[in-house]
Amino acid sequence: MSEPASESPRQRGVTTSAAQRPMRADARRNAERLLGSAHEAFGERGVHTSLEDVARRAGVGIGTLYRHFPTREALLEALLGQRMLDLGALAERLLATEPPARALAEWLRAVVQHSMTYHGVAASLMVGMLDETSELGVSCAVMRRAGAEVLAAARRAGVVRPDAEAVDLLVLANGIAWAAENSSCGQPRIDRLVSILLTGLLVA
Amino acid sequence: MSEPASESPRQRGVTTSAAQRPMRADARRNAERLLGSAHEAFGERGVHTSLEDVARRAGVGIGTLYRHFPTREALLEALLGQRMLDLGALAERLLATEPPARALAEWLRAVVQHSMTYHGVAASLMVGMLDETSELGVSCAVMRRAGAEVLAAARRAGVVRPDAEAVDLLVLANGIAWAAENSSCGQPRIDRLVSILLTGLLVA
DNA sequence: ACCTGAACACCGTTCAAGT
DNA sequence: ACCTGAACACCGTTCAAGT
Repeated sequence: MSEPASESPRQRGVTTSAAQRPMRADARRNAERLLGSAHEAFGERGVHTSLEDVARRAGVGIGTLYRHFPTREALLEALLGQRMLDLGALAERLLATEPPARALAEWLRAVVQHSMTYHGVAASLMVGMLDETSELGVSCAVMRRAGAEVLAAARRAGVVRPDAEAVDLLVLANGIAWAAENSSCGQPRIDRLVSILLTGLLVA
Repeated sequence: MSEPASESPRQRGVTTSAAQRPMRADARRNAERLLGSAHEAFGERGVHTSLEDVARRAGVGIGTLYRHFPTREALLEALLGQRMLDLGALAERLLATEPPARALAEWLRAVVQHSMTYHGVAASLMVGMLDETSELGVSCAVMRRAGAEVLAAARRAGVVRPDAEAVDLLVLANGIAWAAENSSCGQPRIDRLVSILLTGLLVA
């Protein structure tokens, strides 16, 4: 029961890297329309919706979709990349303004919300967190690094159990988000699960 | 990276309920061979392996598989039902012999292991835990009841945070099992995740 | 250089014909 | 009563032909 993601995707845009020659205007427009359609379709029907559906919404042939995004994960990466950078920036901001325990709590909540962006996305993110060589693994590196910093600050302050690793945080946050995706798991339960997780991480 | 489940399935067997007339001998044999093949195939290739593969291993036509098990979940239910009853019995035994906090810890560990029986099964169990009307929901009722008893004992002893619900335990255990299914999540990490979960549940 | 969509492959599911 | 497997449907993916 995911809510359709209603806000604009805030995608990184389809840029022309300096190393290669500029993209043809129609090609760039197609790529951008595909990202918009994918955001819409994933929001309404989850990340496993038919790619044919995404291409149709964008008004392009299925081959064009494959040309720009050779896999479903590549499409996801383009959609989630900027959000993950945002989560990295959020970590910096929290560490600068909040006590470490509170920064950890707030950041974890944001990670759980992020993993609920589209129905079904938690599974892809889980793979990305655990396997650095996976397609989303590259973008997830930002999250792993941010998690490590948040955790390190908490450890320096002595407020977190010393054996916890950054990946543990991300794995548990994704597990909660994934549970929330599955049917009748309402916001109160999500909040309680995050609270249990935090209690388990923080030392009294 | 699931290990093929090597032990025998300990399935409930294909019984003839008293209400209906006896199953024809060949039909019963086919159902039993299908369960064996499914256990083998799910163990080797995960619960999303082709059902055609399962039928082929059993030496029957695909239609026979569908006749006995109209859905993949029905097949799973037949394979997991007895194990879930076992987990209910384990809860009783632990409550009779261990202090409540230890019973909770041991039972949760067993639940995590159970949700790792086949690669991909944690997702089906998660749905079953959260949605009582789902196909696995019926079998999962045993788990919900057992979890509630273990939790109630811990609450009476005042060793657990009072807002935790039985489904929370099961959801978090499934989340950990699901994380473990996904690539490089080794046993040390699983143990640590369960430990974090337990620390979060138990009050000092 | 890029786009298109027909063609192929694969798998889930049903059902008419057979025993 | 049960079994079989051909047939249909659906979707992912590729690639030859077109602009």
